[in-house]
Amino acid sequence: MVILQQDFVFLACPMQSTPSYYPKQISFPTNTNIYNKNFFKPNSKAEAKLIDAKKHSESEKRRRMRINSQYTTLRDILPNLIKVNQNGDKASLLAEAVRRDECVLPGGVDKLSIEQCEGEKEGLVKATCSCEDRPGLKSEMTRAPSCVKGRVVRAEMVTVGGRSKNAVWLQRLGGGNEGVVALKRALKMVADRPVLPRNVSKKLPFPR
Amino acid sequence: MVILQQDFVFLACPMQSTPSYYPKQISFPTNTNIYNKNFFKPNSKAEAKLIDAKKHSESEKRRRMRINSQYTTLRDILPNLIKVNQNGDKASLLAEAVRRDECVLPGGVDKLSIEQCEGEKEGLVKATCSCEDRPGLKSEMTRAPSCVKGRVVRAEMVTVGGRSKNAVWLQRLGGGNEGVVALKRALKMVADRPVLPRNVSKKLPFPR
DNA sequence: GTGGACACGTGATAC
DNA sequence: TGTATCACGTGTCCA
Repeated sequence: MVILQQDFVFLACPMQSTPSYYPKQISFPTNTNIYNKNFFKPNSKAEAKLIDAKKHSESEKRRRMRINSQYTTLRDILPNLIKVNQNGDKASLLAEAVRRDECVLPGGVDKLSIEQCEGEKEGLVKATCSCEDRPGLKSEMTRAPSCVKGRVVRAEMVTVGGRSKNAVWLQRLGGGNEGVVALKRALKMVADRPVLPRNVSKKLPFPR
Repeated sequence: MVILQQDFVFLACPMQSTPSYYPKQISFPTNTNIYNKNFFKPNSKAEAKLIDAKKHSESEKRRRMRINSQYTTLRDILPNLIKVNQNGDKASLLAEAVRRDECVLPGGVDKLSIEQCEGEKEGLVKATCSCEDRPGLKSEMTRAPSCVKGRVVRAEMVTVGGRSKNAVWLQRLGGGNEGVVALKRALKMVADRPVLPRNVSKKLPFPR
């Protein structure tokens, strides 16, 4: 992607220069070398200890900066809501990031959940599923409920970094708890289907 | 929503009991009261100081616990990728959470960006836009490019907490940089339209 | 005066 | 080894 034009329209919050994140791989500009004992011989054991302490505290300071620059970024990208509520402290910031992530994005472990949507006259049920992404996953997810009663009225998919979160809404899912169990089984089969590497024969040469 | 059935299928990572987040409102079970000087008179100034220090360090420990329980949750919900790369330290964890959030979810400030998709023969352009959600926003976003050349081949929307992120893909956007500017202006008009409160006449009784 | 939030330097520990 | 990360207790600032 080549960014052609980018516009930032700041509403409530003032313009802030976001400190960029310094990855561990890129060394920070430090004066650590002058403390190197091979380069600068200390006069005594006490002096050596002091130098070590200084090195240590400076490296810890850099670590804190790395972490805090992430908090600053988080403060910038999270919606204003959290700021006006004075919930800008670290724990609340993290909690909000977790809440947003959990709500929409696929998790790292395979999950399957079925929920009853309240306030719906015709009994709307939402089935959510996180798993590895693969071609055709969404249509398989949408077709899976064909083994139970009910009609798919909506389907959503969000894929990030090879992991996929699928949601399917079903109207008039019949059969009570048995219907729920059957739906769950059908979706689980789709989610559990192994992702075969491309250009590899489906007949595996060894047992799984 | 009523959760009917929820299934967790742990693949690579072992079962972990995630410490739940303790919101600040709910007081932690502490023994703080026994340190209350009105309740338990200290014998000396030194003793009072020691009690204060103890109170302080315990409250700081609770704060650390609040923050760290969020990191644990984050470790659980972020995809495995990050774990196998041994990037489980706090800064990397935060960076990954930021990356995922930024990539898909709407931010707290209104944004508008237009990107050229590389490797596309027919000149595909992606326009992204974060703003307040409102009924009909997606269709307005999809219709907005009608004032420029090109065809909308795809549109996506993610809405979380009243904020919306919209993406529209255009094929064969003509007019060079002028086309980009015109597209930007059209989308900005849609994004900037004020959200009127429900059941309020569109004819405002006072000038804006 | 009280509690909450943060930065700091230090000891422990892992690789 | 040195070089990371982390938890801890403390000093300080602010509401």
